[in-house]
Amino acid sequence: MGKRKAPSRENTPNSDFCEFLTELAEYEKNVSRNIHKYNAYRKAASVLSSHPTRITSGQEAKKLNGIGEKIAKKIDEFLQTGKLQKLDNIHNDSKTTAINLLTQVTGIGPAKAQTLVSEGITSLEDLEKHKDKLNHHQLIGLKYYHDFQQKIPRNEIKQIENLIRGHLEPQIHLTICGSYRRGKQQSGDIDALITHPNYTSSQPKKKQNLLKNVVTALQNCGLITEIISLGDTKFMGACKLDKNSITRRLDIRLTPFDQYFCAVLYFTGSDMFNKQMRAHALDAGFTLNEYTLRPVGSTGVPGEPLEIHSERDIFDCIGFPYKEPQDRNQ
DNA sequence: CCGACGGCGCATTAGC
DNA sequence: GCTAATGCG
DNA sequence: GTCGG
Repeated sequence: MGKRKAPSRENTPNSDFCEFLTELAEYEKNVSRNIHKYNAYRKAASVLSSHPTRITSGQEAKKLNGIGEKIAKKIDEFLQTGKLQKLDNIHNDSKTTAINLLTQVTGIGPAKAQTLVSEGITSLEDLEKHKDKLNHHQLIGLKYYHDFQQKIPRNEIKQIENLIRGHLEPQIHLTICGSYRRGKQQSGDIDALITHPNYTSSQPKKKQNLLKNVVTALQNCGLITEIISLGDTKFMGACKLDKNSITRRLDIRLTPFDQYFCAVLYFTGSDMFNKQMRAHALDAGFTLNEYTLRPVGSTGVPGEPLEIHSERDIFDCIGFPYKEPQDRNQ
C-alpha cells in the first residue's frame, strides 16, 4: 500500500495560516463580491498548505509565490497576537455572517444573499418562511441543505456509478471524474461524464435527446430525484442511492466522442494539476483545454485539434510523464 | 502604474 | 415576442 | 491581493 500524502489542511505546519486565509477568501467572494481577491487568498493558502516547514515571519512568507505585502503583514499580526483584527470584526458583524450562511445554500450566490439579507432574511428559518423569494435551484438547495453539507463516501459513489452504468445503452461510455477518480475516500458531489460514438463535434445533431433519455431512465429507476437544470449537454440535479441514503448532488455532462478524453482529463483535475499540465502543454507548443489539444504555431494561432484516443495520448503528445488519477491531487 | 486574474451551460431577468 | 446580460456553479 | 508587463 502506498502512502498518499495529500497535504490535508490539518497536518501541515502552516495550517493555522491557511485557515484564516481561507476565511478571508470566503469573505471577499461572498461579501465584497470580489472573485479575484478570493482567488488571491486561496492561492496564498494553497502555497502555504504545501510548504513543508513552519513559516516564522511575514518576511519569510513573502518569498512564496502568491504572498505579498498585505498577507505578509497579516501573518506577522497573527504570529504576534494569535488572531486577526480584521477577522474578529468580520465574525462580530451579523450582516456578514448571514451572507456567509445563505451562500452555503446551492443556488444562492453572493448577489442573492445580499438582497435577502437587505430584506431581513438571515437564516434558514427565514428562508423557509419566504420560499416565494427563491427560484427552483435555490428551493432544492434549501430542501437538502443538510444533505448537501455531507461528504459522499467513496463506496457510495461506486454503487451509484454501477447503478448508472446498468441503465445505459452499451454504446454509451461513462466516467465519474472529480476527486472520486483521483481516489479520494470521500467527495463533495458526483461529476459524471458520458459520451456516445455517434455524437461528435462535427456531427453535433447526433446528440438528439441522448442526455435527456439518460436522465429520464435514471429518474424511472429512482436514482435521480431532483432536476436543478437540464439542457442538451449538461444535467445538474440530485440523486439518492436507496431509501436509507442521503440525497446527493449529481452532475452529468454529455461530450462529443472526439473530445471525451480532454474532458475526462479536465474534469478529473485537480485544478492545480490542470494548471501545471496546461503550462507544460504551452511550453511544448500546444494549447490544451477541456475540449481539445491543438498545436500552436509561431503566429500564436492554434491549429486543428489532434486526434485523441485515450487520456494517455494527451500526456504523450505534449511529452508530459503520465500520472495516474490518484497522483494528480496536486 | 495598471490591467489580468477561465470560460461556459443553463435559468432567469433586464432591456427593447 | 426577441436577444443580451447576469447569476450561479 | 498579487503578479507582471
